[in-house]
Amino acid sequence: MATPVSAVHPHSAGLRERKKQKTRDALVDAAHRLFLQQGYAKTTVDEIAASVEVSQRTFFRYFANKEEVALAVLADAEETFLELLRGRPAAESPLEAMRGAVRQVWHSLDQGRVAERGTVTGALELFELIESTPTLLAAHLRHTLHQEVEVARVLADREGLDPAVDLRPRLLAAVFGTVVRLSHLSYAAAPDQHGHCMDGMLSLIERHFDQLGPALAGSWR
Amino acid sequence: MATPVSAVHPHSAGLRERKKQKTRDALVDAAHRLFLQQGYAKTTVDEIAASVEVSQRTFFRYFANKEEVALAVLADAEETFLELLRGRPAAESPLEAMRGAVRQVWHSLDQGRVAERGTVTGALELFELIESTPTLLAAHLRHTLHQEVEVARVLADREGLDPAVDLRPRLLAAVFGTVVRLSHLSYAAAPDQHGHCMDGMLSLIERHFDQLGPALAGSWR
DNA sequence: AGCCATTATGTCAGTCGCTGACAATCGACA
DNA sequence: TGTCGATTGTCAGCGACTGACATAATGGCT
Repeated sequence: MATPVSAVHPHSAGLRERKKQKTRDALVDAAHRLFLQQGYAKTTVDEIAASVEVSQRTFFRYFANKEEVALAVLADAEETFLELLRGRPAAESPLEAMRGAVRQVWHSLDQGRVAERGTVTGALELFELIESTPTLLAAHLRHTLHQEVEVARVLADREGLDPAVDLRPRLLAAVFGTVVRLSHLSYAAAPDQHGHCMDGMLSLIERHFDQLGPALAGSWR
Repeated sequence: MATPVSAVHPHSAGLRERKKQKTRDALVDAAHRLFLQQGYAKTTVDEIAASVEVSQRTFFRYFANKEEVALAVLADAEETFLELLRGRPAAESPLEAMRGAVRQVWHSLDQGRVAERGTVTGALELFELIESTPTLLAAHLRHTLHQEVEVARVLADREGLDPAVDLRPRLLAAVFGTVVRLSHLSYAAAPDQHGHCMDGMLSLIERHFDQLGPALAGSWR
């Protein structure tokens, strides 16, 4: 989870912690590799655990279920997004702040930050895996929903609103999530047409946002 | 699935079909009852099958998994919604058509139509069950997503657009789905304040729609 | 260095969701 | 009534996941 505060001691918070982080990372890597190689369903948890030389029971002490290990990188990215959003200047409008935070997430992903395992191409492979795996898609949508709730909370805080009363934060968070999701889909459908890099994705998101107004307009002709 | 064409023969399409429909309905009813009574997780498929005096194997011939039997009623309602949407006058704008179709769904639900097992109070109980059950919520969100794709297709047809090129149908369908979902949540959070009937739900949806413009506006102050 | 409390890991047994294969049974239709 | 195809039950088995208990590794303390 994006490395806590820690790093105050010379051996970066004890051997124990480092070791745990290492096996956790190894599990995520192995799982990712196996899933992409032979598919999600055909990969057993035993297989993942064995390839890291750990018992199945240990696997389930790190991850609540098979889906979680697949979506772990995304969870980190989402966490990062929330922190970046909280850090945006208060003068920005909610929408500006979110656009800005998205740009920042992709930039840090591009520089190999975000739990060091995340890369732009890696993220795209993962999206593809998720979209083609019903169980993963379902789990991912549930996480997305949770993320929307968190985003709405941040937005409400920024504007000094009560999210239980005012629906706008929740509504904007949901709309924003949808736009980003559709952008990912469009990109994945034809990566070649968008330059294979972060900028392609970002300009795609911008274009989708520009369609939001027209889409809600009365008539489309 | 909302009774096919059928009903051409005196004994409504053969004894065989009727019997199948009967056990299917019985399974859905039993499952629904058990889920609400003792929770989704604590109810085994064996239990459901046994209470209808059918083997577990037969259960899985009717439903692909445990989630499906819980969401079956919703699937029917969604199917109905699509049909109603297709039937809306072509003169209506996309948004008007969708609002109209939603009203119609709740009306037919209120009159005990929609696969005869759906009632308004029953639907609300189901929503509550879904929201409080992670696996069910995930499966439901996946179905919702699929429904959005279908809705977008219908909207594109109505306007003579190509959904692969023009993003507006998909975008509007998603936004609409979000609004309806948030309305259900608001309603479920405080059913007493909304009159316990279909009209309460409908006016709530209208109010949420009215917030959409302001939510997307630049500033919220 | 040696000991102890804590914590991570392994093993084992068991439940539950779900599937393929085969045999038995039931409804449709000549 | 007898045949054909569809529906069902039985059985065996896989894989995800969990609780309980034993074992080892680690970090702090003297």
